[in-house]
This record gives sequence, structure tokens and C-alpha cells, in this order.
Amino acid sequence: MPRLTAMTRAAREARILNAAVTCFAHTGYHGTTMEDIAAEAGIAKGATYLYFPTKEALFLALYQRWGCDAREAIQIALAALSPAERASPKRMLRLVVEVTGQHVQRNAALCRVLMEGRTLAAFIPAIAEQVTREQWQNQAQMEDLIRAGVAAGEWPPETDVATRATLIRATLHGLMATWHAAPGSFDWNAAAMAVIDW
Amino acid sequence: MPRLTAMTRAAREARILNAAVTCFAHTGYHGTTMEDIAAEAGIAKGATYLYFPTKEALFLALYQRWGCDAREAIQIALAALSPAERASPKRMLRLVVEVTGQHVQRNAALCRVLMEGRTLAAFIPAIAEQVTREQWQNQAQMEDLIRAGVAAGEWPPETDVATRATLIRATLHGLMATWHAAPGSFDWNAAAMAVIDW
Amino acid sequence: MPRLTAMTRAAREARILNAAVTCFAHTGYHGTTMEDIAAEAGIAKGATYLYFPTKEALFLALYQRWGCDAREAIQIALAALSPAERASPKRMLRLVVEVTGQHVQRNAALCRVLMEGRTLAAFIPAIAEQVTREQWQNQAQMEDLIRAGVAAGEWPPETDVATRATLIRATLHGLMATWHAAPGSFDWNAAAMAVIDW
Amino acid sequence: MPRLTAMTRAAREARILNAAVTCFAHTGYHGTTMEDIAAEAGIAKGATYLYFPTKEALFLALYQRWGCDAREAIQIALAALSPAERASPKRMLRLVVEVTGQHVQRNAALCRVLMEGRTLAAFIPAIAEQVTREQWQNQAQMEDLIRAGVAAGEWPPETDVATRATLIRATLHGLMATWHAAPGSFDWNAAAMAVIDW
DNA sequence: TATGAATGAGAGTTCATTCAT
DNA sequence: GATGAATGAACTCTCATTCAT
Repeated sequence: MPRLTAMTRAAREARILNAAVTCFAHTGYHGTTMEDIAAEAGIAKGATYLYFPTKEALFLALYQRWGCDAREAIQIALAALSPAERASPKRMLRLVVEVTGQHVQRNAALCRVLMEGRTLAAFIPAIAEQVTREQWQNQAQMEDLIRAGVAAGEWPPETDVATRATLIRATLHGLMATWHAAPGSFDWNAAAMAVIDW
Repeated sequence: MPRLTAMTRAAREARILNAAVTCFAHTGYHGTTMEDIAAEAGIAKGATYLYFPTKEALFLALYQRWGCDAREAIQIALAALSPAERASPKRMLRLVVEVTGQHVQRNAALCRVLMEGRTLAAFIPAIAEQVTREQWQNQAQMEDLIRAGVAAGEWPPETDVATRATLIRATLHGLMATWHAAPGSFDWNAAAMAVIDW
Repeated sequence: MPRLTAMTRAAREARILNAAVTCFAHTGYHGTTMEDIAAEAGIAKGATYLYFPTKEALFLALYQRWGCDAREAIQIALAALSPAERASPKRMLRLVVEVTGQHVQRNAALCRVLMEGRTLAAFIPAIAEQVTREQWQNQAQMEDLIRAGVAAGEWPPETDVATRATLIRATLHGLMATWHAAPGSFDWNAAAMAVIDW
Repeated sequence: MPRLTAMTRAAREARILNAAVTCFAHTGYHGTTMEDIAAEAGIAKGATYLYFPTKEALFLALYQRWGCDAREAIQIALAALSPAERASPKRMLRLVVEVTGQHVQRNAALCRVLMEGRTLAAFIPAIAEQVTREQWQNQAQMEDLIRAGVAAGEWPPETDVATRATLIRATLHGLMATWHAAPGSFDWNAAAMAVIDW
């Protein structure tokens, strides 16, 4: 029997991950020390290593845990649409942009960390792997969405689904980057409308 | 060794900056040591400091020097268009995406470094300043382009120029990020066409 | 390893300070590296920084800790005099010189470091502050001593107490400097006698 | 035939030494770089090495050149006394203190450097040698002075000349140190009077 | 001679990680 | 399990000295 119940352990992990988000968002991966995170989590420096073997693993766990949040939020929002709305890919597309915007604004710290992860991925293989996996999932979800839209007849049948999905993901990523660099420099709703009418 | 001619000095600086691009692209800003750069440039560690006072300044100089290359490449390409083509904003937009794609593929290392700069900007004020300045210039250039397109009648007159410019920049940034994460995962020409017909 | 008891911590600090005295006395402040001190103390280089944030702070702590030792030694020696002796300022003055001499001979290394501190003070503000404070205390103690001597009638009533105190301190400082430059080049007892009969 | 006349060379040396005094007085031996000195002298960094082989040698030359200035100043002042005055050791002693005081106040920078030399001597053998030599000369001069005073009958015949000379030198050194640490903290004339009546 | 660019050993300091308690 | 003291490799930056020009 483990000394800590699984629940306690999970709670402790979450506590550390939350602290990590705060620290990473504030000073970046390299500017944050393990001690910073432990202090923010209110535990001893060494305790962190009982839950995550390395700083990299900690970041990875963080990314894994919350990387898909946006995807989920989108899925939930789409599910909440009325059948009529769901039949309209344009409507759905607008929703995707809007929900992403809300996500960025509500979870600014987390989003900032995830975006840094995209950069870290270029130099840390383990993170690259995770990021890649997540991007594939995003891509797949987006393609499903678009394919549905094509089937519904609102997008022309010859639409290159993969390219279109890539484009939308790219746009969203770029908007997030822009937002973080200059919060408030554009209006998410306007952007959403523009994407639709592009 | 009397004072270096301005040309020699500039050449030496360029040599260091080139070495820096190689190193930063390979191991990232934090994973690269000043010694790595010096070794890559074929000079002694201390010599680097004769040209750039700090690592940060070196990165900044690099960013400043080449940050506008894409902008210039686009401007040149646009200027090379026939008057007829230049009258078409769609044509111009496609060109912008294509040129960006070529830039990314031809200067992969440099682009990768500049992209990391966008992340570093979140935590290093001096870099933030430089990045911000550059983004504004990009935004201005893009807005001019779109405004011309609107005037030419190929974009509807009620187009929100600023938002549209932001959107295109975001898309380009996102495409670059995607490309670096998974080179070859999409086709730039297809992307360009898709952007037009969005 | 749970938190160190205050006592253990103090012991460790003392260990480092002792090592520092040895090193500084041997090679001087600038000729001593933090690694030298750590090695002398038998700990790792980084451990030093768990106790003192900078090299300067380490020196300062050292100065603060032992700077007043001579003052104390003198006070104790004076207190040990018989009432009859204590009534004689000449007797006391001789004692001051003798005790200083013993101090220098018994704690040669420490005295040498403190003397270097007087020089460092000229260029390192934080040390200057500490040195100044200590000199004021010395001056005050010496003035008290002389004032008592004047009151006892062994010094003429018109004696300029401050100047006289300065003079004695200067003489002691100079004797210490001379001693360190050429140990044994004079006899402390003879010097003490000479000071009395000056 | 040397390319430079001896005079030019000597002038250049003096120029460097003067610059060195300024720099050393301001930032200390270790805080001063060879470049600082060259800049202050208005020559190139490398040129310094045409005149002095190392930083240490430069300091040494400086010490050698001006170390005996105080001694000379005293000798000159003594020589300027009337025969009657010269017959009085007390008068002479007062003069020594006064002249030293003037020297310190007029050549503050130089004195400060020479005093640092006394500290450096503890760790740099070549400087130690020079300092020791100079101290011996000072001691000898002082002993001559006192011996004359004894002969003149103003000091008791049983005076321990060597100890007395040491004491006076120590006092002067201490007064200089005190003055540099806190310029103006005492009055040289008062000190001179006090020394006489000690 | 004089210049100042180049060198490279070495400094102080940081921090991810380990492990005795 | 938890603690936090200890480790030591690695980093950025400095500067006395050399030497091609």
C-alpha cells in the first residue's frame, strides 16, 4: 500500500503543476528555478523530485495535462450548439476562434506556458514529441470539423481539408502569439468574424 | 594591429552573427554558450565581447540585422510584379505567403532564431522592445498592402484593414511555426492558394 | 537533512570564516578565490554561498565578527587591573599597547586580514562603512580611557582628548602595520614603555 | 642609437606613472585595468608595455619613483630651519609631523597609492622588497634625527633611538591612514603639538 | 615605435539534482 | 515521505598580456 493515497498524491502533483504554470508564465522556463516552483507550491525544494524526476519532466507533465484543454473547450462549445448551428461550418469556425480567444484571455498564464513549449520543442526532443502529438490531435480535430462542414455543403466540395485545417490552426496560433505579445491589440470577435468572411 | 577598417569590422561582426544564428538555431538561446558561438566563428571566447557587449546584445543585433529581411523580400517581390498583377490584392496576398514560404525554407536557421526571439521577448525586456518595433513595421506594411487592395476594389470597401492585417500576420507566423515544428508537413503553394480563396 | 540547528549553522559559518581568514591572510582578498576558501573549509564551492551571498559579504562578516576582538581584549585586560593600577592612566596606556601587541602576535592572520580591510575600505563602500563604524567605536573607547586618565590627574587637564585618542590609535595601527611588514623588527614591550614616557 | 631620446622616453614614462597614480588612487590596484591607465595617459593599451613589462612592475616603478618624496620633503624642510631651531629635536619632530601632514593633503592621490602599496607588499614579494627598502631608509633617517636630538640634549641620553624612531614612523603611518579613511577628521597641527608634548 | 585586436585562463555566481537525516 | 543542505558542472564576462600590422 502506498504511503500516500493516490488522491493525496494527485493533489500534490496538481499543486506543483499549478505553481509551475505561475512561475513559467512569469519568468519563462529557463528563468524559473526548481526552487521558485517549490516555493510557489509551498513545499520543500527536494519534494518536487518525489513527483517529477526532472525539470523537463515537470514541464512535460504540465504540457500533457493542460495541452488539450483548448481542444476540449472547443469540443464542449461545439457540442453546446443547436443542431441548426452545428450544421453551419461557418458558425462552427467562428466558435472555434471565439472559444480560443476566451481561453487565451481566461488562462493567460497557462497559454503563455504552452506557447513557450512550442519553442522549447525545437531544442528539447522530449518536449518536441509531446508537442507534435498534440498538434496532430488538433489537426485531426480540425479536419473532422472541416470535413463535416464540407459534407454540410457550406464549404465547396473540392476544399483541401488538410491545408485548410493547417491554415486555421496556424491562424489561431498566430493570434495567440500576437495576443501575448500585445494583449488587447486586437478584438477577438472581430478576428472571428474576419476569419469567417475571409 | 592598427584599427580595423569599418569594412573589416563589419565583416567580423557578420561572421559572429552568422555563427550565432547557426548555434541558436541548433541549441536555442539558452542552450548556446558564448564559447559555442566563438568556436563556430573560429575566434577566441573573449573576442566576441569586442563586438557585442553581452549575449543579449548579440541576440538583439542579430534580430535587428535580419529581422526585416522577410519584409524586404516581400517588398522586392511585390515591386517585381507587373502593374496588372500589382493591381490585384489577391495576387499580392498570394505572393506574400509564397515569399514567406521561400524565406522560411531558404533561411530555416535564421527564421528559427527569429521565432525564438518572439518567445524570448516575453521575458527579456530589451528583446521585447525590438520585437514589438518589428511587429509594428510588419503590421504597417501589411496594412498599406491591404488598403491598396481595398482601393483597387478587390477587397470590399468595408474591410477592417487593421484586423485583416493582424490576421494575415498571425497566419504567416503560425505557418512558420508549423513548418519549423514539422518541416514539409504542408505545401506552401497550397497554403498560399487557400489563403486567397479563404 | 532537515533544517540545521542554529548552532550547527553557526559552527559551519565559523568554519568558513576561519578558512577565509587563513586564505585572505595568505594571498589577500583579491588573490583568494571562493574556491580556495571552500577547499580550505573542506566544503564544495557552492556551499559557501549557502552562508554568505557574496565574497564581499563574506569578508564583511569576517570583519564584523572579529573586528572588535582587540577592543574586547583590551577592555578585559583593563578590567583585570587592580584598582590602584587602574587609577594610573600611564599604566593603562601601557597595557593597551601590550595587549595589542599580544593580539597581533597571537592572531597574526586575523590581524593581517583586518588591516587589509582598512585598505579595501578605500574602494569598497560596504567595507568602508563597516570599517568606519569600528574606528568610531575604537575612538570612543580610547577617549573614555583618556578622559578617565585626565580625571585621575595623571594627564594634564588641558589635554585634547580627541587628538590624543587619535594619536594613540594611529600609533597602534602603525605598529601593527610595521609588525606585519617585518615581524619581530621591534619589541612590543619596549614600544609600550616608550609610548608611556613619550 | 635609440629611436626615442632618453628624454622623450622619460617623459612618456612619467606620463604613464602619473596616469597610474590617478587610477590607482581612484579605484585601487585591483580595480584599475591597464586599459584605464593607458586611457588616462592618452596612449594605446599596448604602449604601456613598451615602458613597463607588467602591471606589477608599473606599480613598483611608481612606488620607487615617489616613495621617497616624503623623506625628501622632510629633509628639505629640516634644512630650511635656522640653526637655533635645528638644535631643538622637539622643534624638528613637530616639523616632521607637519610636513607629513602637508604632504598627505597636497598629494592625496599619491599617498593613497603608496599606502595601498604597504598592503600589497603583504602578498606581492616584489613590492614587499621595495617597501621594505623604503621603510629602512625612513627608519634610518628618523634615527639620525633622533640621535641628533639626543646629542643636543633635548632627549634623555638613555633614549632607545630605534624604538623611538619606529614609534614615530608608526604614528605618522597611522595618521596618514586615519586621514585617508576620514579626511579632515583631525587637525594636523594639533597632532603635531600633541606628539611633541606626548 | 605604436596600435588595438585577439587571446584564454580564470573569476564569481547559479542551479538542477542528490541524499543524509 | 519530506526536508533542505550540499554538490559541482557550467555559465557569462573580465582583463593582463601578446603580437600582426
